Amino acid sequence: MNKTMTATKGAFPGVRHDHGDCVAGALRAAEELCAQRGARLTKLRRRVFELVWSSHAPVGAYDLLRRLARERDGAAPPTVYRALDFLRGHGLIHRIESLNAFVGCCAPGLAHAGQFLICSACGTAAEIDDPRLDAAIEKRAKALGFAIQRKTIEVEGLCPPCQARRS
Amino acid sequence: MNKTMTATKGAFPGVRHDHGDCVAGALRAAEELCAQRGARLTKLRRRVFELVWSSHAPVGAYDLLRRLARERDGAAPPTVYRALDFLRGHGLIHRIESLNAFVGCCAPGLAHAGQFLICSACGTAAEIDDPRLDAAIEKRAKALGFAIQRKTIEVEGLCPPCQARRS
DNA sequence: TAAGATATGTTATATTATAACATTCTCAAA
DNA sequence: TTTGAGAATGTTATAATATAACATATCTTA
Ligand SMILES: [Zn+2]
Ligand SMILES: [Zn+2]
Ligand SMILES: [Zn+2]
Ligand SMILES: [Zn+2]
Repeated sequence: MNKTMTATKGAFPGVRHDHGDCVAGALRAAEELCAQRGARLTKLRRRVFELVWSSHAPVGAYDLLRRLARERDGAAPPTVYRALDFLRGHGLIHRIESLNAFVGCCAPGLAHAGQFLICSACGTAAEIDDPRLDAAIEKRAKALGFAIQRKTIEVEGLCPPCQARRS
Repeated sequence: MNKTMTATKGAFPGVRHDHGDCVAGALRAAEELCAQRGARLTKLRRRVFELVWSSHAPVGAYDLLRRLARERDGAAPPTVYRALDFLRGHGLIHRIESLNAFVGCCAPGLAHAGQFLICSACGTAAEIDDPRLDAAIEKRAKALGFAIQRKTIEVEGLCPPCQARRS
């Protein structure tokens, strides 16, 4: 475990964690994964990935676009959506359906259905992978003869720091 | 239990179920609920509710609008969105985040966080309310000190009839 | 190097949702 | 029964999110 705790699956990243480590780690993992698969993590895609990882709060496509447009002219919606599609296709980021926004995956490469706890105050999303939760879904689906293709689990609420801040 | 089985929470409505019964039951329940609460289920709201209930597949706001506009002129986006907001506020319908669409609630009045199995082939959504699933989420949230406000559980896949149809 | 495949640029448009203000309707108090 | 306040709806405009379609550039590999 790192001295300066970086974001881990199943926990809220500490307020003062070293986010540079998060980004660096995510980039390393993404590069490795793409190399293994012969997928091209181009400059543009890498940059979009970095922008998505700029915090642990999901980011909207047009936010990404605005930031991208500052550094690269001719950036238009397809520019960012295509990069997002690539990243999503390789499981490097997740889409948060209830927010129309995107967030970096904390465990790329591992098969998992993103499960998220999302703070409605600070926006931070914690990716979890609760086997009980998953098992409950699988079991119920099986009982009804339903063949699962994709799971969307998004729980909105208040993270511990934000609860403290309100009381 | 009805002779002609109507849609029940926790199951896929049969292909040949009497959907008129579903709609009639839903309308009765909505009327009762609104009466209890002193909420006004106006003509417009009731009509939007009926249109949402026109099938068990979630319907987009603009689909509703197109249909509404046939019968009522001057129907514009706010017309339908306001009705949807009202219905949602009273728990009479749910929004399916992963589809940007709306579906009737099978158990209005009862506290529950809509959990859905949604068929990617025919569109049918089955509302379930699995206590284990709910418990798993609550437990994990508690362990992380997360205060839940809203849960979004949407599982996409193939319903039994659609699986049969493909094989 | 040339050809094909992949990625990006560019323009236009589709889809979903809300803001802001005007008008009409409802219901109860005067 | 009036009338006035609040609620609901009408109306116009625009914001926010996403994709289609085609042109150009870049990469890969034979
Ligand atoms: Zn971090
Ligand atoms: Zn927070
Ligand atoms: Zn039905
Ligand atoms: Zn189906």
